[in-house]
Amino acid sequence: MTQALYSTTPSNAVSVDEWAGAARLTFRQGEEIYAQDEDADLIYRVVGGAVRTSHLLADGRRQIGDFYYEGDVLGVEMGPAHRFSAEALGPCEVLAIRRSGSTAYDTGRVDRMIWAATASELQRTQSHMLLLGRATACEKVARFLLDIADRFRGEIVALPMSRQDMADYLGLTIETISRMLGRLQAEGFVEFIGARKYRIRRRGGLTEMAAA
Amino acid sequence: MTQALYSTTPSNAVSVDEWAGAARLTFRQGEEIYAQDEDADLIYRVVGGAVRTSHLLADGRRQIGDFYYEGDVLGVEMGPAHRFSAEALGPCEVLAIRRSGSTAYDTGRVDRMIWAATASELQRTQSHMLLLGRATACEKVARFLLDIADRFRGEIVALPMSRQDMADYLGLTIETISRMLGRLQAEGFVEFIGARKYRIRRRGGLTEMAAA
DNA sequence: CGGGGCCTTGATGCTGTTCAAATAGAGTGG
DNA sequence: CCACTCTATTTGAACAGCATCAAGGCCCCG
Repeated sequence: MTQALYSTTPSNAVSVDEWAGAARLTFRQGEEIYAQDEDADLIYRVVGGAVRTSHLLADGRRQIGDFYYEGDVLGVEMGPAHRFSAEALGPCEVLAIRRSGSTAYDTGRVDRMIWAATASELQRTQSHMLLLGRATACEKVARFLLDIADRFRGEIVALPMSRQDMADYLGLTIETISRMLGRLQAEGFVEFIGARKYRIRRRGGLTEMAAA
Repeated sequence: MTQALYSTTPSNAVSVDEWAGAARLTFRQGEEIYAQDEDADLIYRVVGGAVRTSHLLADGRRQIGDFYYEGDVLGVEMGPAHRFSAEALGPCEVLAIRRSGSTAYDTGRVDRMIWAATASELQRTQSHMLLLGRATACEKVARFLLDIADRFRGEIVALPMSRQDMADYLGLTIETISRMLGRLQAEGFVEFIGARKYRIRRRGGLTEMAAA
């Protein structure tokens, strides 16, 4: 529902002026946009491709914070440093502006944008928390497929992230992800075209599985 | 660290004027302060006791969003309705003000407070997400004990919530909670005085277990 | 057409759950 | 203050779901 705010080809007419003087940056697959613990003086807006934010623990365990697509704003932090790092999921283009270095004229607008981004971030993080806390592997995967499909309007949905990314987002292993995808397909809820494209077959049933 | 902003006996001098005209409400153990899906036109500040927010799923599974203590603000929502309900953990007193019904004079201050509350909420939710996603039962419980202890300065820490509340906060069962508490005590990290009071014995070791 | 990463599939094991029962603790009335 | 009761917590044993370990297959791209 909330996700419907974003589409693959968003109308850039809304809230784009704040980004007028922004630097345009391009990244390749896997390249780091900002690092964990790095100073958070820039905020970013995805204009092409997709981005993941991730938090790495000392022993190598990784938690994906969220995935960001065209039109999404990321990198807004409360504290002075980024708690997550951000990497390009594929070839990717972003705009970057300074958080508090805007002109007097722009300050109000940028602040409003930061507020909106923070609010959206909180909502998404709360949903993610609910998913991680009390959902079975199958429910997690079902909800994930629905969420992605809701963002990318269209019959066929492309997954921009790897199985490992999905696993680290849902708190599972790649093997479990693979098995659950297989099961959902076997039961006729979704149909995969290769490993990275799928089509939803029975949305009702899938929603029921997701049960959140 | 962030938790240190709040203490059991906070200086009410800071940011208390926004609450000057607030209604003072009292609740008993288990009483509902606001309901899931209820209109979110009020925001609350705990002045005594403790509060939990929880989200209930259709099949009865429950996820605790967070625990709020003296000085904490809760009930701030982005959308029109509360996504979680709030209940008193014990005898409890809160202040309530209208989100956007303040006088022109107060509007700025209330807005700033809402912003601060949202920011703090996001940070805590992100931490909670990390805990739920990739931590073992033992790590979850260890971190929980440390977090609570950091809020309630003092040798002996009292747990205002039940084992079920802890379980629903950490995404575990009460049996697992009980076993992990037992293990941590057996290994000398903490010492329990009854079921609801404890003392940290080896903070270093506990922090190491928490590993986040 | 071949190489190499990504993904799937299978067998086995461990962590945390479930079910069941005992024990401790808090509140109540005598 | 004590006995009683009701609930919360602990403990034990069996089970299940997901992880781990180990191959094998697919697909993308040179």
